[in-house]
Amino acid sequence: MITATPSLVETVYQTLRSRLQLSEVGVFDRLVDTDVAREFGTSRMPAREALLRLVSEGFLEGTTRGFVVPRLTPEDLTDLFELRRQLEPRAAAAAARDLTDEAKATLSGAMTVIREAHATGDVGAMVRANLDFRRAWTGCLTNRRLASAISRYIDYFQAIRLQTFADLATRGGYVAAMGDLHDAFLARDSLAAADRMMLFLFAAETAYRTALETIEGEAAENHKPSGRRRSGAKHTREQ
Amino acid sequence: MITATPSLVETVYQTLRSRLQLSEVGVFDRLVDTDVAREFGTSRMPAREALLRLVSEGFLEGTTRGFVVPRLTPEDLTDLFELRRQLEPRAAAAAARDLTDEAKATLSGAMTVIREAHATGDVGAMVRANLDFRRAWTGCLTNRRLASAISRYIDYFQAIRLQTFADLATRGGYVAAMGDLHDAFLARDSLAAADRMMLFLFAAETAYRTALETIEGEAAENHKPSGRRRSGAKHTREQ
DNA sequence: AGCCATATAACAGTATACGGAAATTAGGAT
DNA sequence: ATCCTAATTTCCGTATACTGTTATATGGCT
Repeated sequence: MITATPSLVETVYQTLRSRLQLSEVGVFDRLVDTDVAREFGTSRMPAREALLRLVSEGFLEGTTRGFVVPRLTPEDLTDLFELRRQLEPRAAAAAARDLTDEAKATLSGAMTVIREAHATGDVGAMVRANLDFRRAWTGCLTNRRLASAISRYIDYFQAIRLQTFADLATRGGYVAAMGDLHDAFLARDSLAAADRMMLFLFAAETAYRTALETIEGEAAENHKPSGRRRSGAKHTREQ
Repeated sequence: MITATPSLVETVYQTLRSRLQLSEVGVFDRLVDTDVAREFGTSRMPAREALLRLVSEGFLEGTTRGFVVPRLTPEDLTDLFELRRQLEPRAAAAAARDLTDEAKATLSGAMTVIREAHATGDVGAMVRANLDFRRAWTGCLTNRRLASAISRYIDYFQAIRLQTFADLATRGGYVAAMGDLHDAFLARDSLAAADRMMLFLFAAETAYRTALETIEGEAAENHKPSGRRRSGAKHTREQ
């Protein structure tokens, strides 16, 4: 309803953005503007502009050899979680206060999927349900800038999210903390929501920190075969 | 030291960004890519990409007839100040703790200029000194993401900043609150810095709110002459 | 004189083309 | 075999050209 014809840049941007959100682009993938352009059937410019926009928002990093997902350092984790602790507890409180019935249903649905996915080990479903969960409660925020800021800071972690769910014990703690948060939301208890969001964030930080160490360990191993990477295997799709 | 040759996009972007920060672009100016390109002696693409980047960061708004500075609604003010209250007090506390002697000197220098500018009514100098002040303390933050988030949220107000300084009484309160903040910084008193930053923010919010009403009032008057605007008078400079 | 239809111009979006820098690969010398 | 240098590829940055849409201006009608 905003525009009848969204521009090509917008289309490409949104698609890439959602791929990043769904962890479909790993830290070893290279996004090259010509490849993206070919995939979407456009010229280089729209693809390039979409990529540059993602760069300016911090979701990608421009290199001399294509665009890549930035690798988070431990310091990045510290900084980002300081920001999240600053924003999300209060936001959760506001969301709990203004939660709609529709959002409640979505939250519960997502929570069910998360529990199932935890049991079956379906990390892909887990990532998607996590996104639904987040969208449901941030959607109830009246402060849209706050909502988008929160979403942005969370999305910086999407590249390593899959690894976060690798360890079963860590994942269990994660799911439990989210269950507590879910209960607070359903009860529309602002104080509990704020508190449990804070707890959730501390749990998430340690989970990400261990995931980061795991990844760096793997990277040190993989570093043997002259650092070559399978480039764009995911993006160049022969239609 | 980062790159020997910053790209044209980068140059254009930085220049436009600092113009916006210095309130050199008003809400009635139109930025057109061809004009910008001509001014910087480049083709349309670098100018366009710089403008688009400013759009994606929220500093500009793309219309069918050039790029303009977005007009803030009262709701925008509410949202933005909610975010600022969330971030800046704690950031001020951290900055007070980690303040360098160099930053102290800059802060005091800026404060002196602000007081002088307040006395003489030189709003231009006031805007510049305000920027120096902000840069000094945010520069001491170890969390760079926090620093840039704060700067971004502040910069959304630059378009109406000049008007904020129009009313003498309001300006006096503003300068006084900033003086208190300055003292807390110099004493490296984190708690006082946090408290005074919060007070400063509430003072700033009311100042901006009155400024906004003033502008809207003027706009309602100006709306008579068929809405035509002097376009790009500031940007098309015959070299 | 004021209003509506048509023509014109301004401007964003997109496509294509070229140049240059960095990384990779190939080749030759030690 | 290993290192260094040269050729090549890859891919970004920039320039130019074209198209479609929207605002503005022009002219006729009431």
